[in-house]
Amino acid sequence: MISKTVVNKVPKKDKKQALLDSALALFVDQGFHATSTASIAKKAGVATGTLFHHFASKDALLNHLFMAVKLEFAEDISQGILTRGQTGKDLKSDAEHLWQHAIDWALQNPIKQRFFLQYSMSSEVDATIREQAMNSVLHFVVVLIEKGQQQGIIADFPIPLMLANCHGQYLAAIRYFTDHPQWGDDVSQRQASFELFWRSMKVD
Amino acid sequence: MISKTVVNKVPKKDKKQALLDSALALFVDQGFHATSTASIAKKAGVATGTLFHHFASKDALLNHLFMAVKLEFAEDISQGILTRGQTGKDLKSDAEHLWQHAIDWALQNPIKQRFFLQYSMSSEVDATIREQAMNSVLHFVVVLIEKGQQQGIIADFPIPLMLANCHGQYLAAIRYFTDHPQWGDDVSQRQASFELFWRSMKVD
Amino acid sequence: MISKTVVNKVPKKDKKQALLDSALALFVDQGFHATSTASIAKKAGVATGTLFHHFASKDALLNHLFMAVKLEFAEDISQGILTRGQTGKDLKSDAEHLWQHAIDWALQNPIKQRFFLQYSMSSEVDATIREQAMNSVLHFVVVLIEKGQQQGIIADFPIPLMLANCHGQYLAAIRYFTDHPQWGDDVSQRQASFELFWRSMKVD
Amino acid sequence: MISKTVVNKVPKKDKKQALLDSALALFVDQGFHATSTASIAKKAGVATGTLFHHFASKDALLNHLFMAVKLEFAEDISQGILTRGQTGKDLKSDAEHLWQHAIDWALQNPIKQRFFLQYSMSSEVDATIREQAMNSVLHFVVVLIEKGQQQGIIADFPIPLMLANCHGQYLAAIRYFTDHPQWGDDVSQRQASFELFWRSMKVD
DNA sequence: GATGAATGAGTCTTCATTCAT
DNA sequence: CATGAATGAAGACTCATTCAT
Repeated sequence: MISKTVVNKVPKKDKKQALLDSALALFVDQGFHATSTASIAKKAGVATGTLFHHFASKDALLNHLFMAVKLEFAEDISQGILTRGQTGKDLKSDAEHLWQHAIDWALQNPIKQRFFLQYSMSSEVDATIREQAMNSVLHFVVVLIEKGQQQGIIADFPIPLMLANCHGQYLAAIRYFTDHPQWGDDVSQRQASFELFWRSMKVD
Repeated sequence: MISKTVVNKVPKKDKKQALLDSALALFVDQGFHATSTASIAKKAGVATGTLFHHFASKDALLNHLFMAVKLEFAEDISQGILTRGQTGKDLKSDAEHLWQHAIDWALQNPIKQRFFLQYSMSSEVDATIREQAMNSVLHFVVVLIEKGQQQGIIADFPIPLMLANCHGQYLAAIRYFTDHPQWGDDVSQRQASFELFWRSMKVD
Repeated sequence: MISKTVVNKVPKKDKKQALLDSALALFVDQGFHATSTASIAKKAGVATGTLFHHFASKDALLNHLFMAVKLEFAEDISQGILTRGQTGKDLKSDAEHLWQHAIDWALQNPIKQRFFLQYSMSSEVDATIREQAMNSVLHFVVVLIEKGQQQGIIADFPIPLMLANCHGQYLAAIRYFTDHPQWGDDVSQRQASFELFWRSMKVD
Repeated sequence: MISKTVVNKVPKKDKKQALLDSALALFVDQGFHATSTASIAKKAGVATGTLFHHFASKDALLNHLFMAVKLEFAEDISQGILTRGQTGKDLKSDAEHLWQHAIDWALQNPIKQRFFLQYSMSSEVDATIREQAMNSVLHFVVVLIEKGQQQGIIADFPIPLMLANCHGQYLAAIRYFTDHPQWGDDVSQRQASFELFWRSMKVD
């Protein structure tokens, strides 16, 4: 009786998290529409109704998932920035750290990375959610660009345009490295990918 | 009775084209899965069964459409290249023409442009079709890059990486200009978008 | 091949009618909500999808059914009026014919009668449909009351009130006779039911 | 800790009554099947499980509610009879009092009145409960009719038939007055509704 | 008594596809 | 070639009810 409480105790939030995990895997694997709510529940080891107890709808689940993954990414990146020493001294080196860290994250979280690729521009995710998530993530880049422009290191193009361009180059890079996994560890290729990015931003 | 045949006669291929047109509009507007074959047929003014006379399945229709739009784009771009005078003299000016022409096409074909954005990376289109279409379009760019590298004008990074990067920047640009239509006619912004692209490619 | 056409020929509208028939029986037997669309289709011998090919929704099916039954009733009653000889001479006898005919119809169409009882006031049927149907049926009664009031035979109360009262008495009568089937053929009871009705309407 | 018990103490039966109140409002508003037990609990401010502590099932709740409302009505009517002076002297005046009082009750308790209209004949309420409730209420009427027949004032038709007829007329009247609220205070209409009823019952 | 997370059978409805005409 | 009624498997979502706390 005493131990029963201990033994059967299931960590709270476990089911909700299990649902999110299953959904992530299945959405990436089969796409949103091809994944049934029943299959998500089954993979998570819960009843179909449980999904709808935690999320109002299949769409709500996707939106929630999207936000969660984006935040996780943002947190990881911001940790990386903080743990470095006196940042701001050498902007290019800061930028490179950011870039490589972001790509590392993608390579180390291949499912989440594919999730980004598939849903970052998909209309299946709510436009507002997408924008919100995007801003939270791209904030680092805005800060970096503004600082660089003040220092005369980064070209003086409109920030929104540069931001869009950064995002596009980042998506292209992670797609490239996941399509060709063997090159993800190739220092020269990794270096090249950053160079392409940096050249477009820096002043001549 | 006699005239009826004449009057009602619909030019051949009209129905097939009507189906493609309707499908394009609806797929862009509502997404692939949210668009029923019935609604496509209705918008095209034909019976539901007719769609399956012309296309083996809904998927086949999407693939066909994808290929058709990509080819149309490729053709338009290649026309643009041919109609220019002695190309090859000034590589940067060639590249700029290509870039601006490609963006113009997107701005002048907004539905098709959105179609690109939504389906270029979607798993709903067959991977082989996608790749095939991609190559046909990007071929111009390969040619350009190779020539530039030989001339020592374009940086000597691996071509597949540069290609992926180009594609990413292009998608970012057309998304930017369609999200902010008022800037599509702004020469300085258009110029800036090319500059970003060109800097990343050229040697320092 | 020749006979095939004849043999396999299924009368058009058969499936739609079969669905209506099945729905009538099941709705009366189990109630609207307790009847699944699947069971209706099954009883009608068609696929589940077929129901939705003919009716936009389960609700639409109920509304359609309600209207159809009401019209059938109205038509039967109006036939009864027309086939009688010089009507209008003796108003009381006209009224009695109408009353007994209406009760006969209910006794001879027990399922449809129960359908009336259950759905005439149910909120499951669209309010507009209900009113529309009601008016078409009660029109005879309005005509009768107005004529009677002009002749000084029928009491001069507000017509809508009298109409509501008639309807209430009719529903009570058919419920009474179907709850006690053995009295439906009892002339004195049938006579009594009319007398109750007529006394309330006539002038003293 | 001590005061907590006192402060939070909710008067017993409060929750049960709250559930009945919420159920009444929702059943009338949305119908029985369209009302979820969860919504009843929510409106009552209790947990979903609590409903099932007080009522064995959703059906049991409806039956309980039906009986309670009917009894409340019966009690109110019987109070009205008792508080009048020497009843029985003038039967018609007694009947009119009964009739007007019953209609007043309906007008003053619109939700309960709608509840009657919707569930008095609905198969969702247990047939036995319905009959039981009906008898308890109509008992006054039986007494009245029998007395009237003995006195030769009321027509000598079978009592069950007259009862059913009374009920039908009553339902019609309250529906009429709630559909047209402005006439509920119109003395002549109220008088007319009684006259219709009384004429059908009295001897010529 | 009270709670509310969990259940899973059951519901309506959609839709790509077929085929007799 | 064209039609559109028919199909039936599959899907998202609901909800009365249970039970561990």
